[in-house]
Amino acid sequence: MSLAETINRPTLHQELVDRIRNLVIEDKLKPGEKVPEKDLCEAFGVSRTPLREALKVLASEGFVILQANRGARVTHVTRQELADTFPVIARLEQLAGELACVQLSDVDIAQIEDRHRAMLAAYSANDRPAYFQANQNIHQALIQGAQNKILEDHHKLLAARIQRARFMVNLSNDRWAAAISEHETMMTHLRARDAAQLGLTMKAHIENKFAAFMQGIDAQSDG
Amino acid sequence: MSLAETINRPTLHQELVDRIRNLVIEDKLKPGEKVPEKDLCEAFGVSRTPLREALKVLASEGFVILQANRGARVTHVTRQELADTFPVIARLEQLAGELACVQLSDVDIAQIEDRHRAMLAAYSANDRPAYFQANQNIHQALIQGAQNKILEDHHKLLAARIQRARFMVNLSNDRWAAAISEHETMMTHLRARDAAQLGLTMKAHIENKFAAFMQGIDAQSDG
DNA sequence: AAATGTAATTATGAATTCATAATTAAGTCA
DNA sequence: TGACTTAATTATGAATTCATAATTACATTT
Repeated sequence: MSLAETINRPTLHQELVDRIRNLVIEDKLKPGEKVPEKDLCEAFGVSRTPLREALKVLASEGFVILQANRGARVTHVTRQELADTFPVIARLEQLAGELACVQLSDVDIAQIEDRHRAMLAAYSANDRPAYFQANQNIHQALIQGAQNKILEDHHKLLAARIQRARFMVNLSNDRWAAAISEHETMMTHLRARDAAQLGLTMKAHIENKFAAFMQGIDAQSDG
Repeated sequence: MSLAETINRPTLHQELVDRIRNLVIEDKLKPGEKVPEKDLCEAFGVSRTPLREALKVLASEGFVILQANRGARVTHVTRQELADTFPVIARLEQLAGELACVQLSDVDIAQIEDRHRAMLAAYSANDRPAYFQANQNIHQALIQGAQNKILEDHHKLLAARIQRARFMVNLSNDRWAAAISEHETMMTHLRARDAAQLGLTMKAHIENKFAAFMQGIDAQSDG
């Protein structure tokens, strides 16, 4: 352990990137919506310079789209984008699972067991918010457990983009039960440190989530 | 064919992002080097505003690192970053191979055959620049053939970062021969439209490239 | 001469200003 | 009334300006 953490006082634009990205993820800024610089400047109490810097970064991350002389718009989460994103996330999680099996300490795995139990408790209590949180904790722990910064960064970005669609569909009871079952299998492989199997299970888990997701969207547009 | 290309007058910052990124990839801007805004402004004949916007984007892409009040430095391509990046690229190419097998038309495949033959010719002629170009063309065609924008974007970014290390090592004759052989296998699977096998071969191809790469680095630091 | 403290210089973060492209509003004519 | 012009307004891209942090140059002390 080093003597001190490096001092990290974020600049305005860094802060703005995070804050505006959160507004998009939390659906406070709606897809397709124009994002007038003036309004955001007033909302955040900053000038246009750092705000525009932030918008450039958010555009490169895919949360807004910039049109020359016509400002920024929040991007839509299209069906196609979801269809493209899920397979990529699935492969990233597969890799993460394989690496985590090798990299995680027994203590780390025990902590994930705790989170897994918390997730089961949320399921039993039919507490969806708690379930989503616990579920996210577990996936995040496995991703971080892979100890691969590139993998983590790219996964984080894609996960944030997917997360924007969470308002579109709600988890069916069947899919919820299946997800719980898949997580049980994941834990079994993690305990056994079976890298290949954990990877395959995580990949399938995301692919199944995707299938349910698309069904949900279809059902929504039908109804 | 449409009557005209859409007018694409990129904003200064977009142009700058591409230009400066290329400077970094082409090693014109060296790792660790400070990038004084003033110098770049003069070099490109623009003011600091669009230049700084570009630096923010390049920082989010990992080509420079920004320290508050201390400007931008070109990032180093560390051993660890390479070790993290290759496995991710390998999985992305695996996915691309699987998708391309399904998505590509017979005509597309015939074009890739052409590029493959060009690559073989370059190998026979011992023409390394031509080989690298042909090789890159093939991989790019397969990635684009997957018709997955997310996959393509993320692959492009990672490939650019890897490319920065190409100056560090040179291809051994053994590895070159092996790479040619792996490409032959890839073409066999592509012709047969065997998605799973093409994916696995492409994944292994990148992993082997990585292993040779690391050996090359080791040899370099030994010598 | 080396180390420390201080002033001058430079570079950066952010606000402001300016020029121009888009958009909106108003006006004109059929 | 409704389509088409044209003027006014607004928003954006980029340059400039300003305040301050960081660096450098210099002086002082031992």
